[in-house]
Amino acid sequence: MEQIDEIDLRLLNILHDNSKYTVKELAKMVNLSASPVFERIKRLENNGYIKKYIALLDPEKLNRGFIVFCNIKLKQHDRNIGNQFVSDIMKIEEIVECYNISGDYDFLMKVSVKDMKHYQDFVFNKLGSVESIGSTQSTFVMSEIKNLYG
Amino acid sequence: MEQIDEIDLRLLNILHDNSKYTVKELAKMVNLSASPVFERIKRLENNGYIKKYIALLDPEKLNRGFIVFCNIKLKQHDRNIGNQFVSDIMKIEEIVECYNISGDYDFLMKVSVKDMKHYQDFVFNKLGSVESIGSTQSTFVMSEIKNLYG
DNA sequence: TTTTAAATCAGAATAAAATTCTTCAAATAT
DNA sequence: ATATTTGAAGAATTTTATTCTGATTTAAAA
Repeated sequence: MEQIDEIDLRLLNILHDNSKYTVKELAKMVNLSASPVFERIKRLENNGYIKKYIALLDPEKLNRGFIVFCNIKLKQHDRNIGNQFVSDIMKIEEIVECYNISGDYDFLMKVSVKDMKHYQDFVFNKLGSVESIGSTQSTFVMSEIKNLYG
Repeated sequence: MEQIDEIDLRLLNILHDNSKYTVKELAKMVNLSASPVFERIKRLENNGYIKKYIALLDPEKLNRGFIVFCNIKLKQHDRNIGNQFVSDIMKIEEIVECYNISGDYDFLMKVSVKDMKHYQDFVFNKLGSVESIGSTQSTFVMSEIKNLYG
């Protein structure tokens, strides 16, 4: 198993928050020169510690500032229904996250829409056409307090 | 209000999924030369459509592969208690997201830990020392189906 | 329809960053 | 104590980002 030291961890934490630093800047932060920092990052990428680099967009600017957590119960609990559900929700762009969960419901989805009107449309027209869904329960986000990916 | 056209939107969607493309590569994808693509991206950054660039890490590799959604009720609903709660949870690293929500509970938190043992420790020692919390309810993630940020 | 002005683009030129390579020093094993 | 391995620094090179100039298109005005 590949090892990871204190400096690697510091680089990961820095890049997790801002991946636009140059290797020169990063080198200064961890008191090394550019080449070992470059090699460390490549190693962290190749060993899977860093999965990818992405741009974070502003949901408000893109008309997606209204967040709802939507709990889902399936009609039945067989494999076909489950697979069909997964296949269907993958195609719906308003659903930005989905988890198979313990408890009263089967799935928890994070839904990102423009406003309540858009959410209503989403529930009627998008979820409404997913046959496998038995029932839903919506929890509305009033404000975002903390988000390490936001 | 600044405008945004079809090409801008395509660039945003591409960068949201992978911010490591060179402007040359992006230019090819949207059928333009490098300079206008470069200028478009700078404009999107300056106008706030792109908030920041980050590296996505592998939770499993970093001992954070066990995800729990934790619902919270406050003891009382006054401003001081609320502010104290927010201030406390900001410092707890296992809490990666937190939302003020509608419904039976006041807050919904996404918690990222190594395993059930770690979660138990988190509930006892971390949440246990947050005075403002009245009650909690945990929903465990069995598998992640979809995550545009993962 | 013609003219003017404002945007937007392509392509070259430049600056900055990433990446590679060589050498050296420290740590570890023999 | 010596050989071997590992990791680092700094220079050299390659690639990319960034700037600049001139041409073309678009939209508005005449």
